[in-house]
Amino acid sequence: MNHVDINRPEPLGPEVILPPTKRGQRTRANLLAAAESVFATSGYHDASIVKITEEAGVGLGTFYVYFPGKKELFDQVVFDLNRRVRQAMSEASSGATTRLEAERAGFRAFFAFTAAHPALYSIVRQAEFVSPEAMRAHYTSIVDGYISGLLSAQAKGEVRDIDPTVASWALMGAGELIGMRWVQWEQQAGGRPEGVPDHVFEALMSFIETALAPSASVKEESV
Amino acid sequence: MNHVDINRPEPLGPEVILPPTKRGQRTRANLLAAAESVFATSGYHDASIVKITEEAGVGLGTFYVYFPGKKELFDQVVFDLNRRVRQAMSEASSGATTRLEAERAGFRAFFAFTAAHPALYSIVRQAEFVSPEAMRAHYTSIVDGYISGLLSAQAKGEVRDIDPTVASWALMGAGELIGMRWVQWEQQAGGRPEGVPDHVFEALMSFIETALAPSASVKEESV
Amino acid sequence: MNHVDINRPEPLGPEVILPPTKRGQRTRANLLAAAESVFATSGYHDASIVKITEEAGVGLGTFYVYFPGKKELFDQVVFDLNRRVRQAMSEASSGATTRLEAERAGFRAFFAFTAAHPALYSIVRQAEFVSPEAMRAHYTSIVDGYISGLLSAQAKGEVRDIDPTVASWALMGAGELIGMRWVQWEQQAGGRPEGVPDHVFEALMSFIETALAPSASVKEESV
Amino acid sequence: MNHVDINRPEPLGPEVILPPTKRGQRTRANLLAAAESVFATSGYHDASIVKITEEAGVGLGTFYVYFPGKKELFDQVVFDLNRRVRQAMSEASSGATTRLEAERAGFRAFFAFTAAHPALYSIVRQAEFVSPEAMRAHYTSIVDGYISGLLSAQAKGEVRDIDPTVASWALMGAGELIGMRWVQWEQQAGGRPEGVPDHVFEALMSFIETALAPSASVKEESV
DNA sequence: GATGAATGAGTGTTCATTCAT
DNA sequence: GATGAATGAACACTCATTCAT
Repeated sequence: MNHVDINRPEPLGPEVILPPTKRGQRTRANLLAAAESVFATSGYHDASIVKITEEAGVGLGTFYVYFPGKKELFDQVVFDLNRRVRQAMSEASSGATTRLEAERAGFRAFFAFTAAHPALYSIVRQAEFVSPEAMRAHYTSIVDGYISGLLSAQAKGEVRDIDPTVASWALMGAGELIGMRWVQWEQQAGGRPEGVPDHVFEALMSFIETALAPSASVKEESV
Repeated sequence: MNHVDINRPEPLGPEVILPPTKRGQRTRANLLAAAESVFATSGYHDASIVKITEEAGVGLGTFYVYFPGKKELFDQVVFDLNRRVRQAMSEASSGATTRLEAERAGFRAFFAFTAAHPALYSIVRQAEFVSPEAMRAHYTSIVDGYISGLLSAQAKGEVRDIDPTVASWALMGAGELIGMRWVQWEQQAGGRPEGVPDHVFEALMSFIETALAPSASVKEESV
Repeated sequence: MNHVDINRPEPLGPEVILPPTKRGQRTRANLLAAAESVFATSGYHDASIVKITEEAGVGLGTFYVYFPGKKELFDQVVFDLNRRVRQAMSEASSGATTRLEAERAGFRAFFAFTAAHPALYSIVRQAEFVSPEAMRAHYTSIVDGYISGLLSAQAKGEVRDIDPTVASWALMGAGELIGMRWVQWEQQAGGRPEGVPDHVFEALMSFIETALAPSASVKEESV
Repeated sequence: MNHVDINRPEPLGPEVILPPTKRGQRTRANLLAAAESVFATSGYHDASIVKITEEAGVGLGTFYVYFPGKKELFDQVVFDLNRRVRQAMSEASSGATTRLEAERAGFRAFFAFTAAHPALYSIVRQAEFVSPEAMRAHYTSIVDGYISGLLSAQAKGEVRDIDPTVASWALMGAGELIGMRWVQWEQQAGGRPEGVPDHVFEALMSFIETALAPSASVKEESV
């Protein structure tokens, strides 16, 4: 997760034509923010356009000035969340000086984002039937970041010889379920809006570090 | 995943009153099978009761003879899938003689089940908004199996000292996303109904094994 | 209401073929009693055949052995109630020695029946759209009793010269709404299962007696 | 019935938020008119929203723009009819110069309204199970008018000493059943849309007048 | 005589979307 | 640019009735 590389062609996102006027841009942004919130709390199917426009403080008809329909809005929300989570992770790890530090920073950022945007995974998981393309694009784009990170780390001998694609999906899965269990569920239970508890974070880091670290013998040999 | 322990109280499932007559039991089973299939292909919201009863070959009204409503049907389907996947994993790993063998057998069974029942995760992931209880019960019951497996393995010194709960959620997540990526997506792409490709399976096993294995020094010490 | 005359051709009721066996007759009676109760508490439309058969302690299918359908059952219930209320009123007033006594006894019996069978008017009033024939037959048969009573009382000079038909409908209406207000509503409010309170009864009797009594001058003239 | 007093707080009716636009108000009014007609001819349960919207000439969904549901529509219809019948009676009797004249005018207006709005009582009588509150509010509000009329008439010595509440319910009942018998039933038989025939009206008036008039002795005393 | 599994027509209600203003 | 009245397809669910046992 430290390995996210933002300097690559964006995964295809919805084509967006931004409204020409300032007022229009504000309206569009309000709608998107409202949508994220409503999708997150109600789910795609119970998120009616009326709810969203009410939350956004605009008229019902206004919605269709800015979005062709509900699904396109959904795709846009997923796409935006995806861009932002990748950016958060990338920024967090860019300041790191060691590989380990970068890894920790990336995961921390991921959990923090999950905490701040409960929408992320509740929305993405629903996407299976709403917009499979959006769902795949989301997972693929993040995993791609891991992969390229692992590849370059392997080139430097900092990560052992393991299929980087498989390892990346495994990392993604571990992060997702840990986030679901300790961020989402705890939040819904009424509580702490910060990321995962420290001992969980440390255990996960230990799990990952051990799984990826060059073996002692190899290390010794490479010395 | 090898550690699934079926000899524990079932997580609470929907109370089921089986129909008294053979005919009734057949009808109920048909409805459940149809529901699994329709939920898996259409998703909860697009799975109309009409679709399900048509697929089951019964009249619309018949559905309500056996289930109080759509949500209860969903819960039952999730519960059944959960029971079956845990049983499959448990059975597979019970024949193993070494810990490693058991682990491999458990994961193989999991991917095989995923391949045979694409319903499993497409259904469970939707459950977030349809039936959060069912979703949590599903994940929790499987993770509980892992945890108790890890605990007993740690007692024998076969697994290193790592928080078994965190490790279990990480394993669960890795398995789920690998299954999604290489079983579900590949299947939807038109293809192979078997589990994950061999090289993926081996890479994943290597990932897990390394993450859990007792460290060399500890091993030496324990000698 | 004292004037009910039971010795006249019954208003047409549903043709009834009683079941040949004792057991069958008991089942049929159970169904009728259950129907009266369920119709009274739930109303015609919410009174499902299932509810009725359950209350009667018989199987669903059994219902259709004894009745062609729900509407016919309803008609039978109305018809039975009608026969019984007329009988109760007739019996009560038959023991009276003066006209006034008979009138009081008849009304008392009517209110007592209403109290014991809340079904009567809640059912009859619904009949407007369920079975207009049954509704009309009910009102007409009771009013006919009044009319003939008034006619013979007029012949004896005990009741003044007023159109007996109009007067009968007016009496019927007064009795019905008083019963609704002081028997039904009070019962639903949680309370007293006896008939109307004494002061209400006396006020009503005074109202009726004054309306019907021969005028003083006429009386004097006739002396 | 002459005593209806419209200058009193309305019985609580459904809160109504009138549509802001002219078009909306027209649509709402169309729906109410259609509902009155369909409820009157089909009864509450057979009056489907589709029937009503078709009669109103609007789309099905439009109904739910103006009413939360079928029951609320029903309540509104009952409330409107109630308001209108009380107003009609009140207006009719307000022009009268003597008590008797007022009484006759009030009843005439009542029967005329019944003739013009067959909906009134067929609808109200069903309300027993559909909306007991609405039913009670209807009867109570009319009876309250009678009561206060009787009270002031008694104060002037124009009506004898009889419990005004009981007398009012008796009057209400007499009027209702006479209206049912001679307006509704005759209409359904195919006929005359005017109120009750003259001889019936006169007989009823005589009935009521005699029941309420101060006794001769009292009169003499008061001279 | 008695049963209850099976049925499908019919209902109230929701909501994404359109379009005239 | 912004609005909200109007729409109808679609859906979950009910229940009187049938009929094989």
